[in-house]
Amino acid sequence: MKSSKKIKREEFIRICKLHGLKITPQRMAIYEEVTGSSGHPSAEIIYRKIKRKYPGISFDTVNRTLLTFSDIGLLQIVEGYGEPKRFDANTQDHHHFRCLRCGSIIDVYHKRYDELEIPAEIETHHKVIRKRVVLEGICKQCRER
Amino acid sequence: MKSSKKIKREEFIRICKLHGLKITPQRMAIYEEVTGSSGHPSAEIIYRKIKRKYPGISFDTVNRTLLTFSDIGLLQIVEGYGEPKRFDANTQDHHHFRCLRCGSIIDVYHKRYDELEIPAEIETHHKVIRKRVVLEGICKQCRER
DNA sequence: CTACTAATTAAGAGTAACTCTTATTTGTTG
DNA sequence: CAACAAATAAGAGTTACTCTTAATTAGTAG
Repeated sequence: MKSSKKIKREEFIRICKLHGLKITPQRMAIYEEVTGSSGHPSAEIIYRKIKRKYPGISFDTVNRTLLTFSDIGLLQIVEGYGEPKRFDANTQDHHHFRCLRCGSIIDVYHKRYDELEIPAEIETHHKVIRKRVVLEGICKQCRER
Repeated sequence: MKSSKKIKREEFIRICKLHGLKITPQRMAIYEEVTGSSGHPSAEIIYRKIKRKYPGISFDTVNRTLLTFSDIGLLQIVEGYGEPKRFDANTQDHHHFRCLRCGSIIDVYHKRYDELEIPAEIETHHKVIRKRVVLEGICKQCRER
């Protein structure tokens, strides 16, 4: 276990250098916390956990660092985007493409997506009300800039 | 066009009565605005549009009404949930089940989901970086209450 | 048609979750 | 180890709700 932690640390340093980021103790701590924690924590939850070990750290640093990590692909932002709620009165079966830069949502109509089955291990435990495929990336307009 | 609007209005009244909701002019206006607008507006955007016709309406009423509509299935909340950002350091290919009541996210591993193709009309215009299936419903714990 | 009552609304205060600004500190490079 | 650009802490500011309260109103019982 000790050596796998060391390997993880070296990997982290490699990726940071690759992107020209400095290796700070704060970043190290946040990286270790977030890769070590299962679940899908918010910035606030990660901040509270890290604060036990590093009482001096600020929320802003945790949040900013998480966003940096998401920029360089060390983690992803999922399901909650910290953005206002978006409403959709389109009752037709459809899916979405979402631009990671400007946040615009484009409807996707694709029959194969409508026909997706629900995995048995989900269906037996939880009640599934709806299913949707979410594609994420950079939209045409943002690419042209 | 005039008659389809009238039919829509009657349908709206029917659904409201079905759920024991009073027919108020505010609700009517919000319903007409949200079903008439394409895109995936936030509460703020709908509020601004309605305010042109009904200058006296409050943001709170618009927001509350939209949430009510989502409760009774007239519309859905998508992509932005008005919740804190959620981070995921799991780099394996996986998907999510999200509880509409408590907000918990459960990982879903399902090979068929990993193999979904991207529709051509999306791929030609936009850059797709990732794709995910999002199942939504009520989780086991919330059902048991 | 009137009175009643519970639902609904407007207004404004309060809160959560960022997000930005500024002064200070710290990795990194030469 | 000196210089400097990057990163941090602290705290103010902003956005998007969310709640409280008093006033109003839709539905209905008479």
